Amino acid sequence: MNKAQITRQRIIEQAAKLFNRQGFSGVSMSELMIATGLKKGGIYNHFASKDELAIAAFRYSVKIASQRQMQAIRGHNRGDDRLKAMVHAFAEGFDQISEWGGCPLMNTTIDSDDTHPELREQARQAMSQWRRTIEHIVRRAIKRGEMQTQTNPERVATIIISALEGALALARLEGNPTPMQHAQTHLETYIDSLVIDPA
Amino acid sequence: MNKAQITRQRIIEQAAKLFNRQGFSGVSMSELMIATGLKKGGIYNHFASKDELAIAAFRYSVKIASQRQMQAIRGHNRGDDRLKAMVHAFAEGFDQISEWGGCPLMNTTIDSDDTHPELREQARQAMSQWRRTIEHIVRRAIKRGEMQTQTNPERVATIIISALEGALALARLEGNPTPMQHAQTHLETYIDSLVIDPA
DNA sequence: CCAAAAACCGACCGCTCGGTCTTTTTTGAG
DNA sequence: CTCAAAAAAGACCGAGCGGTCGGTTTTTGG
Repeated sequence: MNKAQITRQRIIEQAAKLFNRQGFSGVSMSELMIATGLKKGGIYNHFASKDELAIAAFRYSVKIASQRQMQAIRGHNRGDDRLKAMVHAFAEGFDQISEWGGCPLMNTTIDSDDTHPELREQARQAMSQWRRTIEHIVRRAIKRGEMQTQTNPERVATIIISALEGALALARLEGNPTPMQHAQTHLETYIDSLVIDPA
Repeated sequence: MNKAQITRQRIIEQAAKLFNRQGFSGVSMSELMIATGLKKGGIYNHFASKDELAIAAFRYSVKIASQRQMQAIRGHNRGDDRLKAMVHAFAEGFDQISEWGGCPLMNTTIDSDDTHPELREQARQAMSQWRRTIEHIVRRAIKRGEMQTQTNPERVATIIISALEGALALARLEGNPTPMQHAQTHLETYIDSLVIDPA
């Protein structure tokens, strides 16, 4: 990794935090200059525009979050265990996510909705990826006879993502992790209800 | 209602839409001028600052949403019916909410989180109000013997709000109401699970 | 070691921002 | 109809915006 790549990475990391916290239009180049310790020319040497930087920063955020999720799933074999591990990891990470300024996916979804088509498209793709991961776990579990055949993978993905993201927003607003815990417990019960009893 | 009040109301209504769609820092005074058909002096004659206008606009949005909810509940007596009616109204209103730019509560929660303490506090209060409405319905249902005594009102409120808000965000991002329908069905099942069987 | 290339600086650009203030127009009670 | 008060207009302000660019420093590979 040469100097340029290191610097570029530093810019992205700092920018990711700022954009996640304050939204695209809520971050100014001067704030980015302070956060990165670079002057304007230094930043624009690596990125053609504020938009380009914001997109790179979002992609980075998603990559980090995605890796977290994948690591949580690893080591679990049964579909229900994987889903629970995913839910657990999300709920467990509340403090870190909160410090980061919330879930980048949700924040960018809301922030870019009617203002920044390019960023919105990135959010759409990232959300779709998460959804597909869950759907894949469910479909595999059905094939393996772990879950009921009438289980709807898309619905399961929707329920899990919605509850987690909604609860995170609530928890952050109230400054209190309880909503996250409630969502976790609820989702665990829900996931259990999809499992075929060995009895 | 004299001229001033009518004008003030028009400003609030137009501003509410803009702020909801684009967030506080995403809306400029010039956009507000175009939307309201007034010049700067006209707007500042009614509001001391952009902040003050944003808060008035948010309050208005919440009032509208709240009235919608209350109207949906009216006419239902049993706690579970009231909760279902609330969920139904939210899911049913997807098109209108979407046209409006999403749920003001969620949007403001995310938008103001690390940037606008005053707006954030307004969101906190509005969310607390919604939560208390649900909790009250649940507590009343428990007292009346409609719901199981071990039902946790706060948890029920969290689950319902989280799922609805999360699903709305998903549905809007994907441009597709299906997530809302999934959430509705799921919540109806969940609410049913709280009810004491007459059997 | 050294020159070319890359990284970085910082003054500068046109423009828009939120906000102020004086002037003009509209309103509505007497 | 009068006229003072309220509402709206619009010129104006300093600050900060995102972005550019020529010059300087640092890094890099032969």
